[in-house]
Amino acid sequence: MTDIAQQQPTDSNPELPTTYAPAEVEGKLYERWVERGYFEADAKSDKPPFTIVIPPPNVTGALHLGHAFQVTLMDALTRRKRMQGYETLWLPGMDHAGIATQNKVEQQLAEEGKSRQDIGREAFVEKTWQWKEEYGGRILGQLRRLGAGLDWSRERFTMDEGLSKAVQTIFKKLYDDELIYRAERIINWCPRCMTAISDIEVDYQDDDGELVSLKYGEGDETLVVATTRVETMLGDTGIAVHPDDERYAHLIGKQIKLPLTDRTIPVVADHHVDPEFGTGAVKVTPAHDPNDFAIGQRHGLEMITVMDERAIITVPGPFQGLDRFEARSAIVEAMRQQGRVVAEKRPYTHSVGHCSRCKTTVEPRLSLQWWVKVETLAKAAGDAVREGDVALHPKEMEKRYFDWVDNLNDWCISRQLWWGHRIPVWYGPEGQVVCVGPDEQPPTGEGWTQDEDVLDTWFSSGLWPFSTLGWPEETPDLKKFYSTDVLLTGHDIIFFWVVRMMMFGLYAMDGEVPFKTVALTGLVRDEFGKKMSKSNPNAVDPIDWMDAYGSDAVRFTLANGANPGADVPIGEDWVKASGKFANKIWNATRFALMNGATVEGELPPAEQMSTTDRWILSRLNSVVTEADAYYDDYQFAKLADTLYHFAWDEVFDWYVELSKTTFFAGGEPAKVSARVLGEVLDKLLRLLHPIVPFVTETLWTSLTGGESLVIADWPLDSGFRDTAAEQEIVLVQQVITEVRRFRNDQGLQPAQKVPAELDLSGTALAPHEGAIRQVARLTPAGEGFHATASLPVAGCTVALDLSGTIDIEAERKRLTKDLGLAEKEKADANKKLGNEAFLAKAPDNVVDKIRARLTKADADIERITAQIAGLPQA
RNA sequence: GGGUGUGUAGCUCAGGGGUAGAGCGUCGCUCUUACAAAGCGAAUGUCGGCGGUUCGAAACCGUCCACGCCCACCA
Repeated sequence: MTDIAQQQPTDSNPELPTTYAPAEVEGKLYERWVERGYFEADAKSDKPPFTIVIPPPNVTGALHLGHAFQVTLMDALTRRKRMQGYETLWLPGMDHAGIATQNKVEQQLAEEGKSRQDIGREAFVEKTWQWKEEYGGRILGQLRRLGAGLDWSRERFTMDEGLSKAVQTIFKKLYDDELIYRAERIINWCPRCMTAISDIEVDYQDDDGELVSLKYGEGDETLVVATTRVETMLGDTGIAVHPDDERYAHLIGKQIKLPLTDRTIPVVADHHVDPEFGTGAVKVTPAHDPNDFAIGQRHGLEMITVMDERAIITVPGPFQGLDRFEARSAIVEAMRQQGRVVAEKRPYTHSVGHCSRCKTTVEPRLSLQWWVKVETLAKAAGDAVREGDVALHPKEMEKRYFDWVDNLNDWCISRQLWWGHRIPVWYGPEGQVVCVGPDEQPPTGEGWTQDEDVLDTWFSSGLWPFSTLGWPEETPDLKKFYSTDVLLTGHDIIFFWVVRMMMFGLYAMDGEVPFKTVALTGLVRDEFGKKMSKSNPNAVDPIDWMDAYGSDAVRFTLANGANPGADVPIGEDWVKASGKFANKIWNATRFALMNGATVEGELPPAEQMSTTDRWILSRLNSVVTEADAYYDDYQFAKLADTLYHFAWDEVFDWYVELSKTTFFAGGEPAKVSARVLGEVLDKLLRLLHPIVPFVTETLWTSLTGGESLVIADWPLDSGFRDTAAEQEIVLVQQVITEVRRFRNDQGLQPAQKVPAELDLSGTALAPHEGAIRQVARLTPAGEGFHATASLPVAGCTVALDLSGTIDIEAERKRLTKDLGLAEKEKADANKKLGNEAFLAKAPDNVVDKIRARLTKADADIERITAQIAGLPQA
């Protein structure tokens, strides 16, 4: 009784508090686990490895319920594997989250009225490290609070020394293999973040815009183009029409005057143009639109950049210095004065790209950037899944994965930011370009400078499964724990992260996959199915709920909602309910301990056990096997549901209630049952521990005196089954339920004891008479017993003496209703059995079932008729 | 536009060709030898609509409706 004994004693029990107080035990337990080194993996161990690397949370802020959700599931997986005897490594760490973190720090600076340029690169990076320390620390605290069994001795950060070396190593390798190159292309540019961003960092949303029709050209050679982005016309270098469009056939190849400028631009024919849309003529701005860029390349058009990095017009003239949106209206006005606006602006909803980090409208821009050539890498990433080296759960996600890897564009990896891994490339005074490996000295001398840019944050995240284990060094960790076993993450970052890890992992580790299984989770939603996000008012700090109801309650609720790949709804009431479950386990174990439940000694032979004992053991073993299958299949919702119902319904409600007479009578049978109850609780707590580690640890150490559940063995199905006992207990439950129902119908108080005569002859229930009487609150029929009601159920008859308290009319009404149902059932069964087509086609077991229904309906009709006849006249 | 998923009790969701399920909520009774932060009992449904297959459909097929997500395009 190590733990419970330290709790506050109460009046009702000198040793155990009557309610579970999670706050008092959780923190202490976690520190003890860490101090004892339970979570530290040993690379020299002979045990088979089981590895998960945590998806590194961004150091941008605090963890939310989505993190808590994934952490819970990963913790459950690793705790179980540890109990199963694996050398388990769950590796913690955090992501520097380049652009996201930089934005946070810039916001902080902005509040002081400063910009990053004001303080300079070095000071800014220093400040960002301070941010990382503060928020990173907060995240670590939250992980501990959740009970996450992480190996803190191996904590990593994407910008620590080792990982930076890994980044440099793979950059160099890719560069040497000509899989990294520098090229000028249209990229997505965020004018607020002042950096390039990759395609998937752009969020498209429908914005209200205005479509304006403008007349280009002079004299006979005019045509009308429609555009939502008037400001880009200063950079137009062509007009495209469909090759088969007869309206414009005469203009193809001609030069057209571009208004507001002194330039003329050619009309080109391109299949990209949809003749049905707008006027069928498109202005082409190759330097400011990806499609136009493609058209421009096909036709050798000039590329004229008209805006700077802040999206300010740079073309000399009246519009110079205007912001892109100011320029839009100014140019429309100028065009109107020239009579070139042929159709006024009309509202037009179209999807517009926004920076996923700051929501600013993205400005496509011609720019010199570094790229990863993905073709071969993506092919390998696709093949690994196709060939079954990596399994996606749920499997339906594979399609989405293939769609992506099979149609991947080259990846823009340079970012014009300060927070991140600086690109290891040096430029010489003669235009030399040198990629510097991790063990090489950068070139020195006059005129050599390093590339100013940093790498996309996902570049280092993509190395996470092996960089964290020491790569590029041949470390014992890498040998022992790579490939990792499971990657558990949200389906929303398949493209950002999973694909990149696949590409880099296969490339760097000679085709060895980074993980064998990808378990994809959904998003956390509130109790009304609304998405939970930091910006929504429904966002909840998981710590609040943990404080109120315990970490176990939050964890159980999250696991209970975890259907593979599906979103998880969660509400406070549900967490509260899970807290009640923890309290229930607490009290049931408390009761068990008060009645001598133990795990000492061998389990008595089955012959010495009561039917009830054999029944619960039989059920226990079935549940062990069932739970194992659910764990293996990432079916946490079903797992939690199964354990919840087995524990609450079968063990706590039925087994404990049915066994009370045995326990209170004492003697040898009580000892046997106490041992059985100890066995059941022991295994049940082990099964539950991965999901609710704290309450189970506390109770288990009290029950068994063992050191810790964390390092205890995983329970096995002993193979013991007793179907006869299971069937018998079902009958007992039926009898008790019927008596309870009847009592309730009669308005009897639950505590009211009723004299009754039980006729259990003809059934195997005789040994359960005491238990039935105990649970159904029936006293022996004494002197002057007079049966006023008779309940036939499960082949038995229970006669009760209610001495005038019976509500005859209510009972008659109920019986009549039951009779109607039975007759309907009989008619239905008869109809089926009289149907030759049915008999010919239905399988035997189905026919047998229906015959059984008919027999039962007949018996019910007879029984109920007799019951009605037996009712006293009102 | 192309994919894809969902629709079952008041809410959140399981299930699944052979008598409709759980948790929470609701209602009733109760501090009964572990638990009132509790217990016991009860009620609750055109299984989204329509058509088809079948002896039998909530389940399978088709179609429609509603909602969601992913991808692409949007001059």
